[in-house]
Amino acid sequence: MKGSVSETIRSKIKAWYRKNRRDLPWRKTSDPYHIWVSEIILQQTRVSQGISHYLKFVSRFPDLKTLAAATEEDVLKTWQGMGYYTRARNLYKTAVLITNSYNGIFPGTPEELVKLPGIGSYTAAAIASIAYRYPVPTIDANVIRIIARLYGMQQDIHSVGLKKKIETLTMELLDQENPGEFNQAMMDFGSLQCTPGVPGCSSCPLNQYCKAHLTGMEDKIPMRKEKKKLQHRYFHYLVLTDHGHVWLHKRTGNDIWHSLYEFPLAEMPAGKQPDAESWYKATGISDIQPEKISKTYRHTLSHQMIHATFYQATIPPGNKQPGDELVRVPVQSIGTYPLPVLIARYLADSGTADYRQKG
DNA sequence: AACGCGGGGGC
DNA sequence: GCCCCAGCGTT
Repeated sequence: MKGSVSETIRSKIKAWYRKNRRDLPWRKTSDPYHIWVSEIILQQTRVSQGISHYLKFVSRFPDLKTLAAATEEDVLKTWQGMGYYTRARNLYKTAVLITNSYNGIFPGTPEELVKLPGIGSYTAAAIASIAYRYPVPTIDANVIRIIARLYGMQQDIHSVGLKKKIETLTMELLDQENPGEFNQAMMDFGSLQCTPGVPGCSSCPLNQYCKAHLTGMEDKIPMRKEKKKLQHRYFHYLVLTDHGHVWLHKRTGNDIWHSLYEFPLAEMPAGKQPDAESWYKATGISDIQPEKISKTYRHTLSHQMIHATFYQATIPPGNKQPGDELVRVPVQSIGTYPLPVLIARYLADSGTADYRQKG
């Protein structure tokens, strides 16, 4: 609409973007594969953190075909250090699915895209608008922050009501000529100008339209519920070696680090030490006597803190081998398995530089 | 609607 | 320390 507030805000954001646009690797292309990979990486991940991972990922898997022909292990290994590993497993799943059932072509509408594993409403809108110029607004943390501040919305950031209002307003605000470019303008504006915490209101081209700023509420919007405080967990790892080999265990289930590898684990309550019975449960071997105990490593996740201690041991003479759930790997090959950062950190400290993650 | 899922960087 | 990030899937 000409002359409307939306029209004014849109043109000011576009002008701001022409001056302040970030030069990012995935902005050199409109290839759906590259847009998709970048959007998955950027889910809950800052651009500054995502860039190097993106370059590494597309260098290892330059196109959909290469990714689909890899193994899940390869993909997880390349993903190592990024967290939220379900993203990597879904990325692989979707690559195989598109190759086998979509003739190797990404769908071009949000309705179709959102059916794919790991693609929700935000990512579907991002791919459709950026790769296919489909007119749909992306609604991410940046956009929510901008709109909630502009209109002084005081609902919780995750409430359905807020989301609905923002959908309506961003549809109206969207630039129909080049929706993908405008969506990216909004996101740059959110992360560089309308920042969390203390935003740059004094230099903001929208400050005279922004209800949050005009009422001194910019540091209180958007609102979000208090987080639960984090849980503490105590992991005791058995580094069981013999003849240059060590045993690893692949994590499964509804827990952290799904599909990543670690040492046989005894998780104990606070203050309790593992005994021979604990190690038996973890390995199927009785009479294990650790010879050396590491310092305790603390590793913080968003929602829990891991306290990890590593116990070095060898298999007692004449004892049987561990059960099938453990894999026996040459010590120098540990680095080829996808590992939680905590484990990689211990390995680096324990003296073999090869264990260190490579950027 | 609520929860679980990583890791890093800014303050 | 605490906060939050180009969210998604499950329950």
